[in-house]
Amino acid sequence: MNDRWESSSVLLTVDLVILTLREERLHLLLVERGHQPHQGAFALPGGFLRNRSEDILAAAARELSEEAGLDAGMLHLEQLGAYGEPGRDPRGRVVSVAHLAIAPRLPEPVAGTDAADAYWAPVDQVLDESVPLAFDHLQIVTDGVERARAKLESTALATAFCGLTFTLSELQRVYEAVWSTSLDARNFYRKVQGVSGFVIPAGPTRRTEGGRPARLFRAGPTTVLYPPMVRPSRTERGEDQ
Amino acid sequence: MNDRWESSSVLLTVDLVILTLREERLHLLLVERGHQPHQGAFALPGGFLRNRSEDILAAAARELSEEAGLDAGMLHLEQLGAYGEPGRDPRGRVVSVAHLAIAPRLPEPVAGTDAADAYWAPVDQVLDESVPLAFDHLQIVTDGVERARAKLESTALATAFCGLTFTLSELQRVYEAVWSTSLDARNFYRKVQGVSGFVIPAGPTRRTEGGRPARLFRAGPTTVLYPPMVRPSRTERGEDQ
DNA sequence: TAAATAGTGTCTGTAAGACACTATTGA
DNA sequence: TCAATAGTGTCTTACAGACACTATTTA
Repeated sequence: MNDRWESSSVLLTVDLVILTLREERLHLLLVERGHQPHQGAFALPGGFLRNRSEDILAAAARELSEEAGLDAGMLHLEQLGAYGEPGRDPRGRVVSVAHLAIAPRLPEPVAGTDAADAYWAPVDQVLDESVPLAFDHLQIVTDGVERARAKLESTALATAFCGLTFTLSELQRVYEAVWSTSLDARNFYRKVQGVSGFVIPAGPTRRTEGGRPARLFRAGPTTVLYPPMVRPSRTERGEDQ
Repeated sequence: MNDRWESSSVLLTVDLVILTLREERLHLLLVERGHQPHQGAFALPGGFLRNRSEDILAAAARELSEEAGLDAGMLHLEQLGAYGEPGRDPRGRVVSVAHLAIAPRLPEPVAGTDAADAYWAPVDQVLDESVPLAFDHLQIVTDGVERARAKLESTALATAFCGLTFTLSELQRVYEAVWSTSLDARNFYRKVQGVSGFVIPAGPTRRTEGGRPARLFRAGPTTVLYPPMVRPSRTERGEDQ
């Protein structure tokens, strides 16, 4: 019986897919690895559980703070899943619990602790493999981005990319960047307003930018959108296999 | 540095939420635990990783076969997520990767290996806690059922509950059981037919049952439904907080 | 004034839900 | 024949997408 105890023990890490918007494009925080294996390669921020009683989500929040200087608790953080293919890490049997974090525009590049360097990479360039990642992190990023895209449809997650107050065009640019589509501003406007509790006016205030000043809004109490904001691209009938 | 290696090592298990339909209601496979902890209590089938090189999904498939006598590979099996709260298992730091499995009607109760007994429990009675579960398995079941409900909307998963061929009323009863709602048969009929590639006629055959014989269908090539089959209950505007 | 962005209204097609009606079996 | 289940048609309402139009700012 004790064999089984020994044989089923694995090393546990947390990895983070931290998404934000920079210059209207979706970006992802990557670190340049300071140690072996994959030294010098880019990877997701993350690390081993600190001790045997550390909660997994808490460990993710800790790494978020250590490696990205971000205060969890203020931003969206959720589990993506476990990635534990036997060969994924040459150090042994390492199972990683990946998490998705969404942050509004950030102060700037953040120096990691045991990372050589950290920078914001455009998600496109990661997904098309022009920025190669260590381990199975490309798969994790793919899953994380898809999760974010899907959650934008049915939840108010998009407001997590914005500051405390925002204009509806800013919110629209969030949807456009994450989905990488373009939307009709007028239909978007009408639709967002039609979802009760999604956004609420934040004062009669306004803000200049070139044309007519836009009304400001802040996130409303609703977390589940009804009706949902559906992605386009579904236009063609979905077929496969 | 080696402290960290030691301190981040955990025991890994897989747990299974195995759903099927019995007497038009959604059922879940539970085992009566044969050992401590929680001896005698009901729990999800599952167990420790067999060895350090066993793949997690493969371990889930193995447990599916060992504890339920089901051949994975024939049925739907996907990861739900990792459950690893520090206090969840008195034996130490145990992290479980939960999986969802969907099976058509099964031969009958299945005797487990290291389980005292196994039986099909109505999901309602588990969710309302009239059948209490060991560990954090209620949470896992809740997540698994919600995942199944959501997947019925956007994928052809419902056909996995049916046999090779089925009538549209049978398919409707799947939706009604999993969603625990009732649907208008006529609208359901029209809608399913409108999703291209969801179901395809299986011969001009028919099958008796009391009234007019129904046409038989089998699962089509489509895995992603367009348009999706949306759940009712969303009728009221979704608010919270 | 023109250029630019914000915001409103209107039309059209598609799909959801309600429900009347016809069809085909067994008893 | 009646009861029961299968399958079709039709109406109303809601919403997505296209797009004309008005409003309010800076240059």
